[in-house]
Amino acid sequence: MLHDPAQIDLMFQALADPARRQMVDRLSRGPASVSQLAEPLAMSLSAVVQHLNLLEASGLVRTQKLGRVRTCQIEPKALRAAEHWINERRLAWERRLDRLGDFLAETGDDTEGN
Amino acid sequence: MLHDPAQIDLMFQALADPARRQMVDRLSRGPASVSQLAEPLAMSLSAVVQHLNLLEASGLVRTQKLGRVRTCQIEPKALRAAEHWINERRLAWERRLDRLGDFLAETGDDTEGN
DNA sequence: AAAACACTGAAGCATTTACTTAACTATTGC
DNA sequence: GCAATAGTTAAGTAAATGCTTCAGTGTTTT
Repeated sequence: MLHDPAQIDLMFQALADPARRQMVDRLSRGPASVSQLAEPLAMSLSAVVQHLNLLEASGLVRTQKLGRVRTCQIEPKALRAAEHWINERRLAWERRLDRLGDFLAETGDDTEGN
Repeated sequence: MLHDPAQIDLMFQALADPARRQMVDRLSRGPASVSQLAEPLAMSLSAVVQHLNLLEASGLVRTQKLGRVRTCQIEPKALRAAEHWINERRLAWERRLDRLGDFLAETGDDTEGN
C-alpha cells in the first residue's frame, strides 16, 4: 500500500509545499491540533485545513477527532516510504560507481563506457 | 549550501512531479543524454528539457555538454540532503515515542497523553 | 439557552505549472 | 556545403494549486 506509485506521488506532492513541510516539522515534535498547526503559519485556518487534508490523503499524517478538536500525528511509515524511494535511487547510483571503480582498478583502464 | 531551505524547497518541488522522478530513476542506473531521458516519456523533447532544467536548478542533477549532446548525472549529495530532511523528522518523532515509552514503563502508568 | 470555540466546506480568484508548437542554434556526418 | 542530429528558447494555453472569504456544523463553557 505504501510503495504503491500513486501513494508515493501523493507523498512527494505533499512534501513539495513549504507550509506542509512546516506542518510535518511541527508534528515531528509531537501531536498537535489544527489550530496549533495553524498558529505559526501566515494563512487562514481554512487554508491550513486544506493542507492538512492533503497531508492526510498522502498518508504522511493521521488525525482523529475527539469532541471538537482534531489531533494530528505523523505517520512514520509513510515518511519512511518517501525516504526509501530516494535512498534506493541514490544507492543504485553509488553501487554503480563502486562497480565502475573496481573495474577500472582491475583493468588499469581509464576510459568509461558511456 | 545543500541544507539551505531554498534549495530544499527546490528539491522537493522537483521530486513532486512523476516525470521528473522517472528521470531521476533513469539516471540512477547511469548517465544519459537528454534524448535518452526523453525516450520513455510521453511528451515532447522540449518539455523534457524544461523538466531537466528544474532538476538541475534543484541540484539533484548535474549536466555537461560535449559537442551537441548534454549528458546528465545524478548528484547523490543532493538526494542525500532530501533524504536527510525526512529522516530527521521521522527520527525526532520516533525518539519522542521512545522517551514516552520509557516514562510509562518507569512509572507503571498506562495512560498516554494523546 | 446563549455565546464562544474548533473546525469544515463551498465558491471564487490569482498564480503557477506542465505542457504544446514553432522557430532557432549549434554540431556532426556525408 | 548541405542535411541530419541534438538540443534550446519563446510564446501561448489549459488545468492545477494555494490561497481568500463566508456561511455553516457540532461541542464546550458560562
